[in-house]
Amino acid sequence: MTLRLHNTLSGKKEDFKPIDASNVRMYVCGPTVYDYAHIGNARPVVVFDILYRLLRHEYGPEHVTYARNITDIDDKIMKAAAEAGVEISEIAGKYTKIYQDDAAKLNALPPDEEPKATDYLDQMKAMIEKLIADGHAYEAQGHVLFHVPSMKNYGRLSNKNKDELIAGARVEVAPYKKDPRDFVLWKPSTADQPGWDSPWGRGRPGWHLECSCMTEDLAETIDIHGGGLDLIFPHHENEIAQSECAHGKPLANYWVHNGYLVLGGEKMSKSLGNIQTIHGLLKKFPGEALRLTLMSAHYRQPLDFSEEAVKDQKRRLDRWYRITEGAKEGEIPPAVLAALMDDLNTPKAIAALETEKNPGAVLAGARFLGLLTENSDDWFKGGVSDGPSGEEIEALIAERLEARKAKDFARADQIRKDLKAKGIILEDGPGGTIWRRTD
RNA sequence: GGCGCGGUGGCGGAGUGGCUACGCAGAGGACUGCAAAUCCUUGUACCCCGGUUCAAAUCCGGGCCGCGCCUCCA
Repeated sequence: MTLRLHNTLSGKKEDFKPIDASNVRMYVCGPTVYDYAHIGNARPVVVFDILYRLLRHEYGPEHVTYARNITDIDDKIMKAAAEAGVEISEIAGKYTKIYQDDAAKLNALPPDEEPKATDYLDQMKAMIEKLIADGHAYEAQGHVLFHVPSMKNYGRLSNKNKDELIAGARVEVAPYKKDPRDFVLWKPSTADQPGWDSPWGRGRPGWHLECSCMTEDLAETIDIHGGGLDLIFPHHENEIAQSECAHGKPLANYWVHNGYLVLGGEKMSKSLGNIQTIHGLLKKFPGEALRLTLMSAHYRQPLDFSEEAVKDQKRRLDRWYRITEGAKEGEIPPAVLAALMDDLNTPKAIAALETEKNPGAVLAGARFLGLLTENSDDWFKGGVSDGPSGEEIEALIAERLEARKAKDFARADQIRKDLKAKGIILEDGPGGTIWRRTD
């Protein structure tokens, strides 16, 4: 079976052919660490984790390298640091840790590499020098700018031509730009701003440059470059410009972009203010329920997010945990793999799991998707919020059992009702009464 | 204005020419002291108008509507 992936470059689904099957390389744009990430930011974490798992399955875990960067120098981080009166490294360190912890709770495997932009200043400066030497960049008023007209193919990822870009420009064009589309590779820092010495004065790198340099560690041409739809332009377009002009070869063969997470039809974004953080949601829902919710729509489609949707997926997981209780992990259902191999069709994979009758196969398929990783007792009795302890609950169950034996059903039902109000469900079965938490 | 997505049953959400997607919710039934859980049965659909075809949710043309990008963004 061949993996099929939708490639933004061609706009089509294509057969995936790695450059070197013994070393498949994928790079995904990670977070700028200046604040809590929102649940929309978690979508690529889960989507590319699925792709990573699939590649490891197909090519062998030791033959896949997955890098996801951390942007730890940026004006937003500088702003947050200035407001808090601390160094940018403190802000970046704090939110990097939170991001990694949250990703782990979503059962995303850690990437093989998590390069930080600030570790790449030498490579960035070297790339700028190369671009200047080759006539692709120029220095102006302490800035170094990439000269877009120096690249004949510019705009082919986002399908934008020169006139459209200029006509649509919604920001004021800096007077030192030779062309309105030119973008910053290096910008000057004032004395009180973080900066690094360079041939163009003390300053800091432009946003796009870091990814062009961090991908160099994988290869000049990598297999897959991923990220959110909103990175296609300008970020990925400009990464392509920098890398391809510096190396004279394609940056990536397959460009994979996930669609937006939306709330009531509108994109979730910090600028719209309609965000819910991953961190906050993890206090209300298990990570697996959030993960499954993020997998419930195809990755290129808009995903309509709501807490109700998460609750639905939580109930689905409850059901799966019941079905697979005590089951031995078997073979991954072929229909699950087939769905994923066809451009990561996770909703179809979930449906395949629903129709699978063999509990061991369900368990294997779900675990392949990063689900059902707990034992079912922990899942049902763990919960995410506070409530009565297990001992208290067991004591009440014992009391209720006595009441039931005495046919005092009013008392028995009252105990069950009280526990339900505290988020505990009691179920009477042939083997006695079992309990679980609803969250 | 340019470019790009999308409109599927009450809801979520797959499906790219003929075959029940799937799940939730609803209805009926089994089980149960009552519940819960589970099992069985079951109804409801392809935005509009043309066209191609033996056959269209699916392909083509034209509308309408929603969303996104056009230098902060996952």
